[in-house]
Amino acid sequence: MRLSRKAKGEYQVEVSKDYDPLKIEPRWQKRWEELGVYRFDREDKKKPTYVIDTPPPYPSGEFHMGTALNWTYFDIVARYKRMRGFNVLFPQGWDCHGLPTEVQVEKRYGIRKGDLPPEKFRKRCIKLTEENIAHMREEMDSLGFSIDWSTEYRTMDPDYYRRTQLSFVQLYKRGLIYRGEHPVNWCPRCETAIADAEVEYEDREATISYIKFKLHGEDGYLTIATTRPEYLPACVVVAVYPGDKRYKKHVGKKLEVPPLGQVVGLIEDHEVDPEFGTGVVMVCTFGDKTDVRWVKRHKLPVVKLIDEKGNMSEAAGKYAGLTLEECKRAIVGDLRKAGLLAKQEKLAQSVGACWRCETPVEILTKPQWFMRVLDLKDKVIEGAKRVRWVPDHMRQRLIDWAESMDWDWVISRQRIFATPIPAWYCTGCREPVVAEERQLPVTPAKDKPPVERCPKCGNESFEPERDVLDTWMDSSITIAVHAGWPELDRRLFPADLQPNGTDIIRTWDYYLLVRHLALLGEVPYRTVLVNGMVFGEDGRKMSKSLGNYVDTTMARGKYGTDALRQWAAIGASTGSDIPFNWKDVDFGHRFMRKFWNAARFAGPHLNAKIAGLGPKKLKFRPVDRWILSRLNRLIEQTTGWLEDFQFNRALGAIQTFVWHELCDMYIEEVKHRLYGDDPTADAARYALYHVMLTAAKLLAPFTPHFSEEIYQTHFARDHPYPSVHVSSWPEVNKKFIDESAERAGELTNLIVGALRQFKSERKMALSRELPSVEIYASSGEVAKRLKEVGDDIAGTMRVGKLKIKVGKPKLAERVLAIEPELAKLGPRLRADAKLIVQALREAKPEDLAKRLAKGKIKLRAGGKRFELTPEDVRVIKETASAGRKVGVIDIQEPALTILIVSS
RNA sequence: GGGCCCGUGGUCUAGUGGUUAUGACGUCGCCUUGACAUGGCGAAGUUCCGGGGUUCGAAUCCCCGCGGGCCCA
Repeated sequence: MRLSRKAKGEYQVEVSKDYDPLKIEPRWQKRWEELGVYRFDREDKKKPTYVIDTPPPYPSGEFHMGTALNWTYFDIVARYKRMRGFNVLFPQGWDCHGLPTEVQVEKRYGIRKGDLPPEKFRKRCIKLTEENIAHMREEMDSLGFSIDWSTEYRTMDPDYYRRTQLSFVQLYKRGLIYRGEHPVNWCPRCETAIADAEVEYEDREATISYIKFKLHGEDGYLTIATTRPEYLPACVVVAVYPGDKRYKKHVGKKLEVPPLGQVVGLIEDHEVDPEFGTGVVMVCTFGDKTDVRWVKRHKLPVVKLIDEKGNMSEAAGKYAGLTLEECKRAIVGDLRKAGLLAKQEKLAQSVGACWRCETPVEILTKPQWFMRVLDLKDKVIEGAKRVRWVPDHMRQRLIDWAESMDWDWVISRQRIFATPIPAWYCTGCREPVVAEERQLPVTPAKDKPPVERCPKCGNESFEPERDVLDTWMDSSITIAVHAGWPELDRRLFPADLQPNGTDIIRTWDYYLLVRHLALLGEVPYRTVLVNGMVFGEDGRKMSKSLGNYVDTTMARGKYGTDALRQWAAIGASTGSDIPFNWKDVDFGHRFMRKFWNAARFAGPHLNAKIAGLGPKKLKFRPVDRWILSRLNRLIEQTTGWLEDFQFNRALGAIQTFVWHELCDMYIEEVKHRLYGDDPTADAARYALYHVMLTAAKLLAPFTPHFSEEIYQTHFARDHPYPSVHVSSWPEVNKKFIDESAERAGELTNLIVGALRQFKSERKMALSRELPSVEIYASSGEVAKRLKEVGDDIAGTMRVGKLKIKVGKPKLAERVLAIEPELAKLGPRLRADAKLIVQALREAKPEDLAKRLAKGKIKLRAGGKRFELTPEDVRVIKETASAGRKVGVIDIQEPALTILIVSS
């Protein structure tokens, strides 16, 4: 862009022919950061606040397209709300702790977690995390997200995990966190407990074995079916469905469990599926979650069969030390030898696996820390009902999840890179001692407990808790942390918006809700905005192994981030899954180019003085009133849709307006006025100024860089705002909404369109002049409206003389020629076809047409007789009115006839 | 096995009771209109997965079936 002063105080703007996003976008990103347009102003107590609690991403180092979709939604909202006058808090955090980073560190250095002292291992994790964050930050800036980096937080920083520990201490004091020994999901590879939310189910093919259990003290066997024979040594009871006729007589008897031969009872339980296998099931500690319920319900003993690495314990007898898989093979082999393996079948089964390493989870009991979430179930569900969900049906997902909870949340992990649990144990009586609030943050391995003696037994020696907290304990208090908790700034709590993907409703939305309810007794967010998952172009889930993976750097590399953001906004309705689509990205770019060129055309006419004139001082033509009315409706619609988070509809409406109403119609319809000395030219300039500025503003949340470039190139010199993003959102001016103007505009467009089609059909250049056109209206009222827009039509379509009349034109049809359809006649008549052609040429066309109208024509040619049907020929006619050759266009609604007089 | 969502021209997609059913991509024809040929104008193409029902009226509501997706067990 270059500005140079022209005479008379007007600007001549030299604008490049094409819009180059790859050059322009980084420039604005840098400028916005300098201007601080994204800063949340903590000192400002006047403006209303708008708080977006963004889910802190895991710093894996890669920015996924799904995350880009996520953040685009947040960013559209943030930018829109800023323009609406809100003091917007759009923070950015990093959910640093957890297994994936440990796994990455283990891989990078070729070690396991126990190979290094914890502090050293932790340092390597921090280093890797910092590298990853740096990459991702850069990418987020390139994607144009209006994040306020002054609010950046990292859950691994002492100032953050101090609060995580504080929340632990407070909930412990209130009895909502407790230490207990319950079965938990256990990943043998990662050697840690994991929560239900971290277990993912995969379909696998399993083998089901039918195994004979001898009746104790009598002859005969019962056959049980199991997919996990390695658990036989931990079988504590056998169960059947109550009243199952096959087994009724055996209930209460004893059975011998192979291969170790322990003797167990046979009981009835309603959870046994009589259809599965033989209807007899062995209960082991613990093969799956049902076993856990059975053990509890029937007060059964627990055999600790598996150790923390997933190997068989001493309880497995001669199988001790084997891995699960080895044990399975050994036991099946032994059973087969002993004749106790009745048969084996294949079975499709879904297996719970660790979300991070895909190792199948086992169920172990070990002392762990738990949060009492089951007690909060009703409050969570009630809270979820009060929140606004976009789309609405997502609420049900959270309710279903909360209702399905059957274990308390295990919050301790046997890992290293995480928030330390602020607790110690008395070496005498094992009583846990939890840190005092004033001590925090603490690292128990280095710091001292808050008491000198055990409050229970008086012992003076303690050992630190070495377990750490589930990473969800860190991230589930972000909303309180943004609001300054423990001193809560009520302007920032609850958050206005809680946006995230469908996949983390059960984790992120749930944990936020349950933790803030426990801690503060309040629902922490007002609205949850849910986005769908991003699929590859082939409609399948995007993944590197499927080869349909596109990363964000690639996706924005072609046309910049504004084009990509348009795909994100318009690719699907809010909450629906969305396939990545290069065509949408291309279209986004073409749209900006279109707008860019329209602005380039309008540039010399964009004059603030004219734009500032009162409408009364201008001579508006109907098309001006039409576009201004349409513009104000667009503001109304776009605003409503943004309030409802319907991004696809908002952007779609703007695109359609700009491309089809502004560019295709309006600009074409005012060119003739702008080029001459038309006294109404300033009215068109007024409309162009307001329409283009407003459209650029409406687009600002979607295409921030493009809108800024348009604003800076054409409008900034007249306005006090240093950036379009701190300008005000367009207001609807109801005075401009005018139905009769819209009807007049539509009538103009209708006739312009019809004349364009007429020219197109006759292969005429659009610029070709039409010397004389007559429009016949069916009523005086339509004729009156036509007269109002006559000059616009004539000017746009280059009509020399335009006459408007009431009534119907007198039309006469003249047959010019009857031509043979040789495609039909040729195959039928062969060589004789030539004779027909000759005969048709010689006959009088009018006569032939009359005879044809009655049916068939009989012809004599070259001494032969022929008969022709209407299908065999084409009648070439021309229409005439008052002796002049005319083209005719009939329009149904409103009833019009247009005559294009050509001679 | 449960919950939720979806099934619209060749492809993707908007649209939750009344529209000539939206738009994009693709296809075809035409046009250098003084912003844009990386453009413009125009055309063809679907009757809304199948069946039944409610209604004056259904792509839109209800039921059944078929197909797909997501989440969970």
